[in-house]
This record gives sequence, structure tokens and C-alpha cells, in this order.
Amino acid sequence: MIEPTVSRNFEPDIPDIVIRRLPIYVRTLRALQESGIANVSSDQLAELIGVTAAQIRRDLSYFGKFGKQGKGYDTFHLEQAISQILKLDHKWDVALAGFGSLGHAIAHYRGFEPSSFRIAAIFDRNPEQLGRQIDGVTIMSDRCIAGEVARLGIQIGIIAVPAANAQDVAAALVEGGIHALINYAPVVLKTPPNVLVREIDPIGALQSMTYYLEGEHE
Amino acid sequence: MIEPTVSRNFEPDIPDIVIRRLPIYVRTLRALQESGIANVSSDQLAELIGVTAAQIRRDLSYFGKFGKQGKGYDTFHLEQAISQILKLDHKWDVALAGFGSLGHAIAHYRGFEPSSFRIAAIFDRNPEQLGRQIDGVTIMSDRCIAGEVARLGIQIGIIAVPAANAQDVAAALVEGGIHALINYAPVVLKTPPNVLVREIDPIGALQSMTYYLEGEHE
DNA sequence: TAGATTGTTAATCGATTAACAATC
DNA sequence: TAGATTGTTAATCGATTAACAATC
Repeated sequence: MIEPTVSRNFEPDIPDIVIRRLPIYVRTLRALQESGIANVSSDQLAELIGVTAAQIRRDLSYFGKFGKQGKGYDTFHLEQAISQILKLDHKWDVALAGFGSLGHAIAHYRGFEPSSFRIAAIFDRNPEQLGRQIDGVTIMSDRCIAGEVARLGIQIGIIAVPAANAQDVAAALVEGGIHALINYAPVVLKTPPNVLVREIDPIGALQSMTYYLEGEHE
Repeated sequence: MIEPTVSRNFEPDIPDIVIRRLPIYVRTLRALQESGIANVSSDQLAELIGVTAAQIRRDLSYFGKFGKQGKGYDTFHLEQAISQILKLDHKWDVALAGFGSLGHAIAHYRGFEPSSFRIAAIFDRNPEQLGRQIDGVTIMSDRCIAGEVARLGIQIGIIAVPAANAQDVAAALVEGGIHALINYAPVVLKTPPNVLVREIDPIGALQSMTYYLEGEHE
């Protein structure tokens, strides 16, 4: 919901929903390589991911031809190709706003090494956190957000602050030149149309699942 | 992606995408009430949420008539009605698998009090964590998952373990009788069709955003 | 060559939007 | 009553799927 108004890319017109599926293809192709599997058909890949083979072929066709008829796809080459399309072949600096337990979890996440992302700045409102070093990054005050983001030329921000501060923090990040935001706060952010926002909303996910569950528990 | 095959609910046929929007309506209506606003039109609500008024009215029409022509919606009554549809009017026990920094952040999250969810069981693989008490809940071994979930009659699970263990943990939770899963692990889980799975995938979100960003950073 | 599987088009399906009669 | 806004239907838009000719 609340899908991005994208204005930075001028590819013909590739649906955002296709772009959002590409990371799953990359992930699965990497897992296959690690299992020593050099080749997959769209049927096999579909089975692993839980989608249809037609969807995979259709998705890929937006970007070119990556397979061989009768053979399928080379896991290494297809992964490289999609990684390049997503620009995952170089590192991106990320600004993390909020260093509570969620921010801590984000900063310490090592589920994806080597990763294309690096926490290059951390901000927190709590004075006790200020000056603390995390992997060589010094936690700074929220008041430094715009200046520091601009100074470092950071394009991606993660909002992990309480709902009440999320809008102000978002505004500061945008002021600093951020173009893409991951928002963990349960708040609809007001941002300019050239800023891409993706919501991470586990509470919303929980709240929508109970609809399907059996009634009177507890 | 990988949408749920739902088999527990037999409502005519309300699209899951509509169900997934309802928590945002609830959240926004609660915020309005806290601001002392007793009434909203679909236009105002749409503006706040960033969707169209037509979509809101259409979504609500799946469940009944909640507004008054010429007047709009009573924020209290509409929130109550949607909360009831989502079954948020009573508490749900949740099993948390994984008590690393992510599990810790989930267990300590207080962004939504009073919440309809209560962490009623915590499991971790790390022997050092075992026996530790978190809000009156004792961390237990992964080996206890199925038994404990069954004993407590828990229907909802959260997977916050490393990718490598996620499938096993999911299987144990399902064995214990879990019907709904929130999955933070970057892995496509294999679950029976009557189990609802929602993916929380911040890394995927990041990886799909770089597609839209300007090239050669770093 | 024969068999398998891609890439692509057209058909289908589903979700969003626009419009407006009903009605508070 | 007049004005505003709902609830709902039909039109539009977009995404998924099925099918198959191309080709490795």
C-alpha cells in the first residue's frame, strides 16, 4: 500500500512489483550457487520461490534474455545480471535514525554478508547514546541528521524511531538529500514525490492475520 | 509476494489485499480519536493515509455500511467495527522463535500499547539464553517448540532466527499447531496450505530501492 | 535430429477508480 | 430543504497466466 511515486528512473515502464520481486530471485540464485547448482529452469526456480514459471519468465523479459531454450538459466550469470540491474554490485551507504532495540538489531544484522549496504551514519535522540561508536560509526544527535547526511552524500535512510518522531526525522533525512526510505514507524510519512518509501510493518501484518484465525482465544 | 492460501475463513470472498489495508485504517482512526476528532469523511481519511477515497469506501463496503451520507464516519465506531472484523478486540498469544538482537527488539517493542498481542513463549537455540525470564516468560530450547506451542494453544508464531534454521523452526511451530507466521528470515518457507505466512523483508526492500537510485555511489 | 525450455503474445483475472443515485 | 458524502455499479487499468512458436 502507498506505493512509490518514482521519478529517478526513466526505464520504459517496468512495474514496481516486478522490481520488488527481483531480490528474491537474487537470493534464491545465490542459494543455488552455494549448493553447487549451476543451472535452473524457470520451472525449478518457480517451485523454489513459490510462484509460477510464467511469472519468472515474464519478469525477466522486461530486462532482456537470460536463458537458453532447452537448458534454462545459468545461476551465476542470471544472479550477476539481476544484481547489476538492482545496482547491488557496489556498496551503498545507509543512514540509520534511531538506535533503540530496533536500531540496534538493524545495525547488528549480519544475515547477508557480504552485503551491498553499510550503515554509514547513526542518529539518536537519547543523549546517553551520543558519541558511542558502532563499527566505527559515531552516534550523533538527531539535530545533526540533515547536515551529516548531506556531508556524506547518503541516499538511503532507515527510520527506526518511535512513531511520534518519525515524521520529523523523515523531514530531516529528506532535507539532507535522502532519496529512499525504509520506514519501520507505524505512521504514514509525508514526503516529496521523488522520495521512495517502503514500509516495514510487522504489527500491521499481525493485525491482518488474526482476521483469518479462529475466534475466541483467551 | 507468495500470497497466502487461506483456508480458515469462509467469508464470501474478500481480497487479502483489502484485509491487509484494514490495520492502517484502524491506526489512523485511533490517531484521529487521540486528536479529539470524532468524525471523518472518506476524503479526509484518504488524504491522511495516502490512498483514494473511493478505495476506502470500496474496502469498507465488503463488510457493511459504516458511514452517514453527508456526514462521514464516526472515528470511534468505525475503529471499533474494523477492530472487531480483524478480531483485535481480544488478546492473542504469540510464540517468538529466536532471541537474538531481532528477537530482543520484537519482545521489547512497546510502540503499540495497549496491544492485542502478547509474547507468551520464547525459544532460542543458544544454551546461554535458556531459562532467562523476559516479562515473566522463560526462554526455552528450540527443541521445546512443538510441545510448548501445543500446550499453550498458541496460533501465531514469529520467526526471528537465522535463515539456516528458519525452515526447521517453522516446521516445529506448525507441528505445535501454529496457523499464522510472521517470517523475518530471508528464506521462502515451505508450509502447509492452511498456514498463513507474511514475510517481513527489509533487506529485500533495500535491494529493490537501489534500482531507482543514481548510479555510482562509492 | 528430438526434446526441452525459453521469450513473448494474447487471454484472463483481479484490483482500482470514476461516477452517480441514494440518503443523511 | 440544500449540501455533502456515502455505498455501489460499471469502466478502466494493470498484473498474472496460459499457450506456443522460436530455438538451443
